[in-house]
Amino acid sequence: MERILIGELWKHVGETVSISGWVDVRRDQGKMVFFDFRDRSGKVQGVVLPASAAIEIAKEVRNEYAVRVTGVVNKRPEKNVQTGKQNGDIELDITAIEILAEAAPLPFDMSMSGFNLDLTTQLDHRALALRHPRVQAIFKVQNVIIDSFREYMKSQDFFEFQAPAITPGVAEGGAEVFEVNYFDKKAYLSQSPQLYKQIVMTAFERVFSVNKIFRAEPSATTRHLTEVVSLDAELAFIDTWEDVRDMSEATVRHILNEVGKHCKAELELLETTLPVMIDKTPSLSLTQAFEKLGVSANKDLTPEQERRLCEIIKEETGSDFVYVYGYPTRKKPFYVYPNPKDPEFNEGMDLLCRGVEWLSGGRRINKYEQLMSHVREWGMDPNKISMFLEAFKYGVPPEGGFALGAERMTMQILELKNVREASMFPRDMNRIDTLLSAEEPRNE
RNA sequence: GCGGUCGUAGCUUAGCUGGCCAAAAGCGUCUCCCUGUCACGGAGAAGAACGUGGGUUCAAAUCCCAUCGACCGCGCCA
Repeated sequence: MERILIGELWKHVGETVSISGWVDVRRDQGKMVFFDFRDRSGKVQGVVLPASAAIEIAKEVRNEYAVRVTGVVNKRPEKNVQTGKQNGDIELDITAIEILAEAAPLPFDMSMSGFNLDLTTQLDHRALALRHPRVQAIFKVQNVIIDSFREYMKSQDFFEFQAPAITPGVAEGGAEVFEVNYFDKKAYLSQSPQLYKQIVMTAFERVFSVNKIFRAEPSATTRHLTEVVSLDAELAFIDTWEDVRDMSEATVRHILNEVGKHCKAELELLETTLPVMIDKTPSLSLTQAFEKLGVSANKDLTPEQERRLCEIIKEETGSDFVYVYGYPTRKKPFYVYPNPKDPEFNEGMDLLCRGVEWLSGGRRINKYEQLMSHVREWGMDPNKISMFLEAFKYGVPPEGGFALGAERMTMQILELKNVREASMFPRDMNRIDTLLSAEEPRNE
């Protein structure tokens, strides 16, 4: 008999059907046994009555067994209807259960309310934890975030490209990188597609990429990973840095709208609401930000100040978001565009929300000569980034771009306490899945 | 990396101003009972050298030191 998805069962009331899935919960009443079955489309209750041919096997089946179940889809009697629950008005009157695979006793409670684990326990048993609706909800939202970023970029005529993960050097300096053995040379895992995306932009005008980046920062915080998905964009023919900001704002707005549209159930399950993005997100220069905070100016906001600034902006404007722009030129990478009126400060920007940086970007230097002088001032060797520099020799218009961290955005949208929750297989200073360290078989 | 907190059954935790702890509870597991449950319910059982090593003491889960690990904060961070 053809498999029917649990989510489609309501269309088959009165029919004998076959479903396949996992045993979500077993409730043994003695003479009769109730089950909740789960597949990718949802859950449904099944009942094995005393007279059913399946009663013997029903006694053996345990939670998380993979099973194929045959039965009649029945309307539930009025008094047994569970309102507000998927398939709460129907149940499967089971005639046969086939065990497809048994499950060992579970290492932790998988029930909705009992799922209260140390993150460490959850990550050590990632395969099982991924079956839990709360965990699945996180990654469904992350899917929508990444999809909608891509969608919006394409709708704005951005061209997607693949940035390399193995890079020959550390053009930007600053962040720590992972070194890899590259035949007889040293190479590094990419900490950013930045230089590549600017190169590609010089040819395609508007480009974006969705790719992994790697950082060897010894950062043990709730918001740092060593391997993250970076959502990157770069666009040419801008007039001012505000054009970059507006594009990034529209992108984030689209992502939030899509999450709101497609993830209602997930947001409800995770007991969170989307941050508010008002018609025009407030922008403050770093100097103004320090004034608003009533503290003396510094090179950057501390995490505490970021949180406070977000609170103040929320109170004043209702916006959960705030742009901060105009950082000290020398504290940022060489390619960031200095404000022509005040070259001590640049036209780089960060978007903060709920106390954490979501996005950073800004206008870049597009004139070759200016880039060259920055490269020298920053103490870099022009020969080592000549491929990048050459791209700016041949008529590159004013341009800029931005980048978002997918995990951090997922964490912040869902108000998760730790970014590791927003990464399926998080990498941090200590965790690298040593439980999966056997040599992998070769793919053909 | 620095600072703080923590490490007790498969999971989540209580105990931690030393003796009443050869360690307790809830969930899970196993056995038995239960015809309408939906986190089913009821009765019982098994399950822990209290992270590891050393020390203090008549006596250590409890105090001290070291070590490993975790969590949080800071720093660092396109």
